[in-house]
Amino acid sequence: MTVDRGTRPTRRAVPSSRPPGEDVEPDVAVPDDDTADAVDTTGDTADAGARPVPGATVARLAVYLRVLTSLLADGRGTVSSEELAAAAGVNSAKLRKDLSLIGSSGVRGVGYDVSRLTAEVEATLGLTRPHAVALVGVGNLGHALAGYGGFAQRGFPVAALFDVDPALVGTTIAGVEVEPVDAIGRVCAERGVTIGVVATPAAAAQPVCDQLVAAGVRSILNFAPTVLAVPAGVEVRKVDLAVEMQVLSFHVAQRHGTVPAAGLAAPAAGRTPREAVTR
Amino acid sequence: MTVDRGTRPTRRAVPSSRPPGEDVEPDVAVPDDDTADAVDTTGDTADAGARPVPGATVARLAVYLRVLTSLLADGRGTVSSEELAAAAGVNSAKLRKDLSLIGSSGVRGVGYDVSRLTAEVEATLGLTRPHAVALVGVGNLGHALAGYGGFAQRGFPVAALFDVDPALVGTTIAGVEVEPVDAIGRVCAERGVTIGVVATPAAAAQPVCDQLVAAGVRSILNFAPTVLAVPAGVEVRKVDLAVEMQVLSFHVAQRHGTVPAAGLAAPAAGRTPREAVTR
DNA sequence: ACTTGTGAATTCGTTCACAGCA
DNA sequence: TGCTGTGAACGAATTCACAAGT
Repeated sequence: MTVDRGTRPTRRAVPSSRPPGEDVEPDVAVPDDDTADAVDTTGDTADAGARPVPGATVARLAVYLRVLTSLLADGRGTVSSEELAAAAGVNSAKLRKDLSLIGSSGVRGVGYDVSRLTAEVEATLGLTRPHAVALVGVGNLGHALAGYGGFAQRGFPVAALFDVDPALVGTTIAGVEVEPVDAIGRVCAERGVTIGVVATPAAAAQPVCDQLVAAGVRSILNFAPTVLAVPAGVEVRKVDLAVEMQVLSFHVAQRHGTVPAAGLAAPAAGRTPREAVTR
Repeated sequence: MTVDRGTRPTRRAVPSSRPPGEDVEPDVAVPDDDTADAVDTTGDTADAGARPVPGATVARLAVYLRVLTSLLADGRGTVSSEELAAAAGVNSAKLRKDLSLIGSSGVRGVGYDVSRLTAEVEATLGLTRPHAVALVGVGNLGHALAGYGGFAQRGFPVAALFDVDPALVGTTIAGVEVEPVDAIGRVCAERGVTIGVVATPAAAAQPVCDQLVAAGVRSILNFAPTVLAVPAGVEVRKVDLAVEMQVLSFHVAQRHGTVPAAGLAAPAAGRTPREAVTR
């Protein structure tokens, strides 16, 4: 994933002097680059015979896990790579290669044991224990994220909330009190926060990020429309709604004219379920 | 693989029998795979001499655009590939290659003309005209998205809102009335919606997607934790918070022990500005 | 007969490094 | 001299295709 570790954009090279307006919310934004750099699972850590897991694979493991969880709930005992791949929207060869990378082992002629594989994937993703999350910026989006219960349910308890707005500090969201951003260092250390979520306006993102890093946070999910500069060793994932929308815009532009505009002429006609894609 | 609709894991193969609770919100989730397939800008359409622009490049163009907009606001006349690249968090060679792909032309020894380049990127991304957006699912996240003003400001006016909940239908959010999902077909056609945003729970995502496609929508941004099956020609971008969090979890797990846990020992110490992507 | 695991081939994307032009 | 544009080298990720288990 190329999350460009070091390349710090001169920090203020681009004065975020965005035009005024209510730009007080992150562009929300979606992902950017997915591909993660191959992380070396090897060596030092007491892990068994793990090998470097490509970043792209890690992202897919999370998708497989979702499907596996559903299968497990259904009481399914085994799955073939073909079925699992279809449900996850990938090609089966890729899925098998991904699973072989995490040392997982299926049974030829049979498939994978659902519960065992689920456990293996969870272990690989480090989901065997919860990760305390700190969410900075309780504005429009941040509030929605904080209120989203699934967060905690999935092993990512929101342990702290921060915001600069004095009007918000002190209020409680989903049982967690909003604290001032200056408290990031102290609070994160106290509560053992390992993942930080930045949902502030662009201008505030870098300073907030710096504080999180100073507090020892090494993994950050950035919803602000900015490229965060972080020291090596800190992982940043970006979710940029503006980028996503613009990529879609590009595709709309590509087929301008290809589709009868009035979206009525032979639209989804027969439907070409592409891959099988379950669910 | 035209595995026709049939191969679909029984549609309900994975009964979203998720634990109860307020699972009425999408996993939010973040991006998944970025790389979009290289789109062929060539041929039929009256476009000039456009060439196939790699999907990865398209995503980055959106990032460049953000930086360019800032520079423009600052009154900057030109930028070098080096500076622009640094601000966008990429390597300059990549940036130049990206720009050369869209036929853009800088001036050797000088750099790129900011306003001209901005216009070129916008044109490539199809941002010269607004794209009406339909947002389905006005729950926690959906509501936040609908309320986010930047949407319209950036050329993506929210032209319609939908939800199944009778309690929400009829209400108005940011000036737009929420309508029942059954109205998707009619309303989207009427208002010329070209981009659909799915922010429903997983279980409702596929049916909603089907309706959007039937209404002629060819570009969808999916926030629901599901792989959507769509006919060829329809572009789906996924934003999956669960995946993002789990990828970060993986990285946290990677360095378990590498970092003194207590996040206090030599944390961000000196910050490693480091230009060359050390890696 | 069926399905995994994986080397080899292939495709895609990034980075290098330098020629070419202002 | 400075910086773009790009061929060529490189590296990563995907897909193929088949040997190997059960």
